[in-house]
Amino acid sequence: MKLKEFAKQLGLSPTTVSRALSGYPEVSEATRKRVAEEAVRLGYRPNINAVRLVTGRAGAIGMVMGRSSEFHFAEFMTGMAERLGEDGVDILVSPLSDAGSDDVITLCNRLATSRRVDAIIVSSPMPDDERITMLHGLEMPFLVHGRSETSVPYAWLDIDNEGAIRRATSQLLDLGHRRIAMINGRPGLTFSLHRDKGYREALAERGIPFDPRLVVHGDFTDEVGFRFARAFLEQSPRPTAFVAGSMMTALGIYRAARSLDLVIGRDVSVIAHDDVFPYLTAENMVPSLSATRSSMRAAGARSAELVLQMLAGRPADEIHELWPVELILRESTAPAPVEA
Amino acid sequence: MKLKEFAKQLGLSPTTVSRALSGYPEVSEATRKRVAEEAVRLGYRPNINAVRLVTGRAGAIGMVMGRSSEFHFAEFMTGMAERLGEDGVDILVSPLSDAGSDDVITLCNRLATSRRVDAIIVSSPMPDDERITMLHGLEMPFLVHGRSETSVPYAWLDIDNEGAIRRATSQLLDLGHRRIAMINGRPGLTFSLHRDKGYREALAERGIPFDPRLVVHGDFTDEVGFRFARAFLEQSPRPTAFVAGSMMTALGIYRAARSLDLVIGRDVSVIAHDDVFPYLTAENMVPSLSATRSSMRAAGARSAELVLQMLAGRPADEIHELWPVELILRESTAPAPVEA
DNA sequence: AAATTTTGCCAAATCGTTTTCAAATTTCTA
DNA sequence: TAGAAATTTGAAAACGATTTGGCAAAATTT
Repeated sequence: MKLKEFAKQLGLSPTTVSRALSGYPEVSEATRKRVAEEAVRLGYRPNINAVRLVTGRAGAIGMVMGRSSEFHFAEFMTGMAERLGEDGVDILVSPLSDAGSDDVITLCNRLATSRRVDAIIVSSPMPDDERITMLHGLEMPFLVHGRSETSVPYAWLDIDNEGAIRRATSQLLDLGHRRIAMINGRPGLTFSLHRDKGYREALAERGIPFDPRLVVHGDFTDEVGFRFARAFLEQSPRPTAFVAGSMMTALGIYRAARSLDLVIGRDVSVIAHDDVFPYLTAENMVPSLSATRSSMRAAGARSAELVLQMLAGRPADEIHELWPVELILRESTAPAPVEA
Repeated sequence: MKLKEFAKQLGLSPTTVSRALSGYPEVSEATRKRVAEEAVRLGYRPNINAVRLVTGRAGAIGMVMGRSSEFHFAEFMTGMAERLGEDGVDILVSPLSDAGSDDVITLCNRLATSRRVDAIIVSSPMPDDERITMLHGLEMPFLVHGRSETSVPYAWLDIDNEGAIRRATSQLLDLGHRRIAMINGRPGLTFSLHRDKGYREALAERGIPFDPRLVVHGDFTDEVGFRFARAFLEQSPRPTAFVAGSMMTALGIYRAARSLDLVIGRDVSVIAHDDVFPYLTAENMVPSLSATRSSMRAAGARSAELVLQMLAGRPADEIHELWPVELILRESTAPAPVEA
């Protein structure tokens, strides 16, 4: 069913039908209603590719899914969908396969220049992220989930990683912990750096010297959590507390502690960052896990909203949202054990 | 840069350029090479929306991401990308938001009728899945990841859930376990039913009566695993072994056992199904987790390949792949403890 | 009642390709 | 060397919508 045919059945011109459907003001309310009803009844829907060609809009927002972020990815995407679904905007995913020879930059560039998307969401940026300068140069609207330090202006939404980890670390210091290990995210990423910073600030506030050997970096996997935690806990003196970059990391730490017959919440305290997954909750862990908490899904929904605003003309350089992060204390944090 | 302009610069007609780029045979090798080189040099790339309009192809494969499957979703999608990336085919994700009022069927229908995708991958089907009859009726090519019992012919790729769980259960029976609990996936889904069946078959093979109270269903979350396992383990006599539907479920079971001071691999045996995630591996758990194992990512890659074949004309009803599942025994399985 | 504005509708141009059909050129055969 | 066959090329017609500019008719103002 094409527009022409549909219009003829209604006894109207294609113009009027198109306008009625797209909500232009030049058409009477009565006609609009009739057109809308008949469209449903006769099953007419505009050919999306024709619409895209003529309007130049792709009706989709793109993301490059890097390796090692897939885990958070689905959750963020679900959030996006909550907002985009209403407007019929698609999510186009360009996942980085480790089979192919492409890197994130190439993939991102291809996505941006392919006219398949109206905007791109950049995730897990680095301080000097090439994607940002590139997309800026291409004049492709984009929003960064996270932050960067590139000189070009750009829209971003980020959580206060620095503040979150500062508070988490302070909390542990308040409880008397002095050797606090941090198992942070991948090195070089902005959020990892911010977390490093928050950690150091908390120490500095009390004049406690910073020991770089206590801070390590790696993927957010249980394996990384386990290996590092295990190595830490076998040292003497061992750390009495951990700051963990993710729920998976925390799982690994729990595991490591257990494997050495140490009790979380007594021998070792843990605070992890929780992105709020429906299938793995900090509260349910045993003992329940203290966490800095910020919903990945909410961030996805808001990011989508902001992108739509940009597409509607809002200037990118006025879009900067820094979300506060909750700190929720549970059983995994306890006063530092008295020195043996 | 448009085709017309680009062609003029080359001193050729748009026709010839289009043909050269699309690999039609009517154009000389010399011309083709020159066109290809100049296209790169001058940065010409066909407007994808125009191409789509005129060819009627969307250049994308769609998926509806349901709730509670997001966890496996990213992994499957990464697999798809490994295959689709080569051909420049997009992945369009239509995630089900629990904010909106739409259900999976509606979303799937909208995706199918929107002309935004050339084919759809249906995941987590039920025996009488409406999506299948609907897509069949719409003549939209689709591949089911899993199986159904609808009467219409359809392409599918599935793993041998029944056989996997039969073997896992048999293995536990061989070790002397007699009260084996199964924490299966969501009720009503085909794969859950197949697993139920495998479980019952293993019992039947040895003439052991089936106790329906030992089989429960729920989402693949640590919480569900924990709650059910905890309830089971508080019974008397308690089960000595568990068959778990997912890695998350297994985490919950481990947690429940620990909370009751029971030791996995001694007091309680566990075999879980492992979809092979990079961030949570059965081998790394403590004790290491015995598992039936099948790569979600490989399934994604193969599914993409099969969909491309369908799009190239291969009939759907000859595409049926049943993948065998490995059973890997690790520390979490041990002989049944002697009765107290 | 005439002049003006508003409303509701339409014809035709446009978006940037692919593809059909026919013509032009080159190569081969007798 | 002429004519047929094979190879290249090009002009123009789709593809299916949106949107510009314009024209009646209706509503409002003078």
